[in-house]
Amino acid sequence: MELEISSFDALLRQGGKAAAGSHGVDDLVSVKLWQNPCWLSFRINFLALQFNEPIYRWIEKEYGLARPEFVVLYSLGLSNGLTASAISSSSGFPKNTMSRAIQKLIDKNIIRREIDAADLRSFVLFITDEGKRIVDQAMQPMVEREKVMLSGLTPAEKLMLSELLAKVVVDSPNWPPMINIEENEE
Amino acid sequence: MELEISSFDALLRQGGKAAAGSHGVDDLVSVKLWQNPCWLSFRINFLALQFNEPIYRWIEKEYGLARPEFVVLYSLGLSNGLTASAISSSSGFPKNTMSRAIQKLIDKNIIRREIDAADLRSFVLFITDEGKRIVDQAMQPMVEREKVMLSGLTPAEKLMLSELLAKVVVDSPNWPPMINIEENEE
DNA sequence: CGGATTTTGTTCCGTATGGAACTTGACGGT
DNA sequence: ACCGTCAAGTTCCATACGGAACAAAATCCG
Repeated sequence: MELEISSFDALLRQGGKAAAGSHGVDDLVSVKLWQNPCWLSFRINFLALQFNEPIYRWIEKEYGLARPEFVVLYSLGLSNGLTASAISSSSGFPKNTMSRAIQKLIDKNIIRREIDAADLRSFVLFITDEGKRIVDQAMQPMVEREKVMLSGLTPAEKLMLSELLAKVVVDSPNWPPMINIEENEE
Repeated sequence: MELEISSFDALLRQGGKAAAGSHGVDDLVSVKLWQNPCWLSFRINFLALQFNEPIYRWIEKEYGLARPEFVVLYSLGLSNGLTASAISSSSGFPKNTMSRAIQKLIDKNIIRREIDAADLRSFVLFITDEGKRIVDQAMQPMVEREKVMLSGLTPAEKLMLSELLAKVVVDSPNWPPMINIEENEE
């Protein structure tokens, strides 16, 4: 059943198994960790979930902001004066979703919108004081959550992980867009 | 404005910046990479998106399976004879979503359901030949996509990344569930 | 300059989603 | 053996989501 697999690929997905010992972790999670041809996507998605789920649940409860709304807010917190499409493309949310989120944030006086004199189609978005207050406050649990998630790593390992992930992200513009991996259909 | 930040935290989020040079990558992505207190979650989410979006779009188009459906199928491909709740908890999808996905897969003859004699509440799910065929086939683009995403890393770096991510996932049961980070409200 | 093309943001609309309530069966304690 | 609690799956329902079509403005180009 098991086809020929390059031994390095096998090694890759087993990475760190010996050291770990599947203690505590759910059965199926174990399988998806160690017997999974797509080790990268599972691990990435799993960790994203572990971060997002509690954080966005908390933000929703605490500030009444849904995820797309907070994404806008967070983006403006990092770089004020953005345009809707910039936020959309950097976050992966479609622009209509962003549009709605922005409307709601404006209604709530959390962000403000100004016409861009240079381009009458687009608006430039600014965070209000109230918005700034919220982001600053929400940042604490977020950073804390990351700290918890990384608590099993040594400082050197954290640094290494940070560098490796950054390297992959930076490389992303070079990836083919994967339109029709196999076009032998139709 | 910028509060005191431990220099190591700063170092962490800047990890690999020098080596990278923000070539090609979107402006806002750059900011979220290098000037972001939550470097982990951004990088993880970004990469998850880069994998999921094209892959699930392709799977939908090619097999008419929505993401939750494919998650069920994939899980059974890795470990046949699972229960709905096992899949639900390992994947993070709520159980009603899984329930619907399972129904559809049964209708399409992609999986099969048997009553668990030991526990009359739950069903045991099995993949059909048709289902097996689909997973095997869909695996190729998925693995290919991961390969592309990792193409910027050396073999040693890939191995290191695999190990580090695995280590974090394995540690996840030890994390506090984050119910009410600050309960000074109400 | 003027018409085709692209880009920005909004609106429309069908559908998937996930919270909550519910049903049924297992389990634990007295 | 019985009752309260818990776990597995399903159903209900309001809502958020995202694709597609759209209006308006910018850009491109002959």
